[in-house]
Amino acid sequence: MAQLFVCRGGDEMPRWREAFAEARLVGPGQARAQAGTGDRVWVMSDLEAWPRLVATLSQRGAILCVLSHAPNSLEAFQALGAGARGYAHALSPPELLRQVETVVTHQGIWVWPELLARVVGGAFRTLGGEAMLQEETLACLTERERAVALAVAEGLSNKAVARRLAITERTVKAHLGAVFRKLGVRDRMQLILKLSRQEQNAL
Amino acid sequence: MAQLFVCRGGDEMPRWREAFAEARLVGPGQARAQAGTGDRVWVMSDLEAWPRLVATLSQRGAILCVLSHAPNSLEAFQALGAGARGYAHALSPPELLRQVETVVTHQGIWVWPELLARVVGGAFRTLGGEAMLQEETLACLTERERAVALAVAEGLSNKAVARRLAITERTVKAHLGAVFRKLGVRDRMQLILKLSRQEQNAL
DNA sequence: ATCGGTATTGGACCGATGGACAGGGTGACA
DNA sequence: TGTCACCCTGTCCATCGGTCCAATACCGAT
Repeated sequence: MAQLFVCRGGDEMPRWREAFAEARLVGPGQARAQAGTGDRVWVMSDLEAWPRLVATLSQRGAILCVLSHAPNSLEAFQALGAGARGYAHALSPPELLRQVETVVTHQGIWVWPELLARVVGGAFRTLGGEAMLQEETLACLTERERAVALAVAEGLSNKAVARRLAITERTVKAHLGAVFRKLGVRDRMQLILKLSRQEQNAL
Repeated sequence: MAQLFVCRGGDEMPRWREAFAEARLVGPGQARAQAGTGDRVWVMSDLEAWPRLVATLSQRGAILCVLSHAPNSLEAFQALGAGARGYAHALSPPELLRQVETVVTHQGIWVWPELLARVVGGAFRTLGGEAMLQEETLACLTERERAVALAVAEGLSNKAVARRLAITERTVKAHLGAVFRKLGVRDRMQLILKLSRQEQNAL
């Protein structure tokens, strides 16, 4: 689980040393040669072809963070799109770098706070139109049917659904029958699969 | 620094208790009254007007995570747009919930991995985490038990599984019983949920 | 006022499911 | 040789799940 800072040879980076005593400063070539699964790799965005390097190491299982001297939303998207999990200012204080590391090693995403709002907003615009499949499938259900379907999708039994909705188990069966008919599924198992794999199908 | 789970009154959520012993289950009204700066608040997306609640508490300084039983991109960005820092499946295992908490308390963003993959364009991989999760659940099964479990995860009935594996339905039941016991699930529905989540993560 | 959709509940039926018994057969290992 | 884990099978039984037959009530539309 090495800690690598990828930058041009001439850079001196005391903050990184201060943040991670065991870190090593390497060039792009060394990074390609050394980085492997689980390694934390910090890449400067002023390197030539940094997105390519990020993508390569990311697919190899390394955890990538991109550091920029002039953070902007376009670059942030490039970084995340290439597989980076973090995007921060290159001059971030050591405490912040350690915080970023904590986040990314726990499967989180860390984005330069000033950019976060714009990043989220931009992604929302790009995805807003295409991710409505679930909307479609649940829209044809009545309020009660939808409630029953979602409860069943949690793995609850008919009896448990009845308790939650304060109705009879018999009524649950009635609604569930309507759900099966409308969604074209045979039983609750296929319903669970349908609802829990919406995103997969939407691809 | 309270830990609040906002859900409907009737919900029983042993996973949350398991993840955070000190957590409290509250209704939307209590959440509005109690949540303050630094509190971790987990909001179910099947509550009415959850985005409004998230926005309110987020602006008040609370750390918001949205949990959904049927995660999708649109809802994810609604959550992030409203100020949530985390978006995960409501049935996420306790370890995952704790991981999410670690990330969000360090100013990170945690998004349901397969949604994240769509956001950043597919280059994203969760090699470490997903591989370990797969290990945990399927490694403890024997070859035959795994085959039965995966067939059931497709929605096949015991009889269909028996035909596919060229064994008796009774044998399928026997293996399935062992699978339930080893994975700690009550019935095939919960097994489907457990396994279908992993298949999605394996994307 | 009648018609259609929705929500609710009842009874009955039957297949599917899961657990609790109880075995037999195999190969690995001490 | 005995033990152990795995794989396969059987019977019995309580429960669950899904569909058939109904019925009552509310509400909006025609």
